[in-house]
This record gives sequence, C-alpha cells and structure tokens, in this order.
Amino acid sequence: MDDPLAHLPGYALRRAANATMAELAERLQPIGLRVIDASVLLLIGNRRDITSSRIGRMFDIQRANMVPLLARIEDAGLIARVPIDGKSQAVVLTPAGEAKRKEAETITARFEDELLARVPPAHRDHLLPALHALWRGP
Amino acid sequence: MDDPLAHLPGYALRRAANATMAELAERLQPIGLRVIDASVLLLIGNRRDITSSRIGRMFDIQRANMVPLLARIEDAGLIARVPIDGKSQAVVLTPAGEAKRKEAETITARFEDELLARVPPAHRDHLLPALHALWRGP
DNA sequence: TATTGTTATACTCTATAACTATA
DNA sequence: TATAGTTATAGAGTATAACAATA
Repeated sequence: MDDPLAHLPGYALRRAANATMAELAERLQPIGLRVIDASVLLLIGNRRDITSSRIGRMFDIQRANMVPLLARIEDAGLIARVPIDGKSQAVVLTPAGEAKRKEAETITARFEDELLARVPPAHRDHLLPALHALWRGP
Repeated sequence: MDDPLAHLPGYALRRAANATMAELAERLQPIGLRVIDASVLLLIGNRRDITSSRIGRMFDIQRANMVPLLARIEDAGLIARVPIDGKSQAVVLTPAGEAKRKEAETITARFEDELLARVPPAHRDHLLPALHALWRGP
C-alpha cells in the first residue's frame, strides 16, 4: 500500500494497537465480552477490596464512565458489589464472573502468546520494555 | 500502581498507543489540528491524484466516515477537490493547507524523535520492526 | 476538605445500510 | 458489475460538570 507514514513510530504504534485490539475483540466476542470487560475481570481476579474508582484509576477511565461499564457487567451477572464502608463498595466476581474470568484468561493468554510469536525472534524480547518506556516512562 | 496486566504485550501496546496519541493530540492542538487531520495532510503532501476513498483505504477508515472528516478540513480551508473524472475527485492541499502541513510535519517529526529517545538504546532499533510485524504481518 | 458513586450531557470515532452516479 | 461519493443512523468510547453522601 506504500504508506509514507509507516516509518513513524507513533503512527506504527497506533496502527499496531488498533489491529491487535480489533483481533482480540473478535476472539472475546464468542464469550460475550468486550476487551475492556475482560480487562476488568482479569484485574479483579479474586480480590475483594477493589473499588470502581480504583479500577478507573488503573485503566485511566473516568469515574463517571465506570458506571455504565460496570452496570453492564453486573447486569450480565459477572460482578457484585460488597459494601466496604458507607461510601465505598468493593467490586467482586460472582461465581459466573469467576468462570468467565477463566475463559477470558485462556483466550487472552493464547492471544498474547501468538502476538509475541509474530514478532521476529531478534526483536521479540525488546517489545515489552520498549512499550513500557513509552507508556510508563523510563 | 502495581498493574497485574502490564506484562501482556497487547495491553502494553494499547496503553502505550493511547498515551502517545493523547500527547501528540496536545501538541497539535495549538495549530488547530487533530491527529487524524495531520495524518491526512502529511499523506496528501504534494500529490494531486489521491482520492477520499484511497485515503480511507490507507488509514482503514470507512468511505462514509471520510465525508465529515474531509469536510471539516475543507471548511478550514486546508484542502480542495479537483475532479479526476465524472465520479472521482482528487483531494489536494490549498496553499494554506501546505503551510499547515509544514507545521504539522515539524511537530510530528520532533514528537517521533522524542518518542524514540524515550526508548532505552538497547531496545530502540527493535521497536519499529516489532510494531510492523504486529501491524502489517511478517 | 477530599473522595465515592452517580446522573446528565456532549463530542469523537467507528460501523452498517442504502442511494445515486459513473467507470 | 464494481467503484466513488454521499446520507443517515446507531453503537462505542471519552470528557466535563454537577450533585449527595461519607471519609
């Protein structure tokens, strides 16, 4: 396609992220999860002290936008709320949520393995450190 | 923040892409461009034969979604349409568009340099090849 | 005073279907 | 028959402001 922007790392980064996320979305669709849903289930895991605000902070999602997100996952029966104190509530997995988390884990683990396998061996071990430098700083 | 998903390449890829694109958007805001606007101006360059459909194909944007995108850039006086035949029209830069393209080029070139500089030297030369393998295949 | 959870709202980005006109 | 350009629309994702209740 002769893309004159292909040599730009920021551009290639966005294209690679878009392509891989679209593929992961496809693989999660059969179990009824979006990418962000699977991320939330994996993040919660067996913790019983994680709040909506904290999930939002981890994923850089505004508190306000967590409301419909968690509501949808809750309506699917995958999470429940457990009061911590008068104003905070833990978000925890239901049994169905834990089962779904395991499915999501299988799919994403396989997907991440395949992603790495696509990177030529000479570059493979450099990908994650390079991405972390761009995302989280040095 | 102790992110249990940080070791996943796909997750790190998305986070790195989001962070860098947000930063580029900030840098382009002073000259009134979005990231996609700058990409379009850079892609057109001095070509006089590129169509809306072709830009869409290059960037994986649906034809239908190119309409409001180009309309906005056209309303800003940066591009014009030149008929190729009865059904196709070239999208070309106006003089103002060419001036804006130069500004965008300066900003993005500097930004891309800085991005690479953030990657530790040992990993730097591996980033682009690794991203290309994920995006465009082997 | 700061934080949690929430409502409401608006804007961007993306996906799909359908239509007209031309190659 | 395939492609270009367009309209309309719906679904996501994201950002901001505001509010009540609690720490």
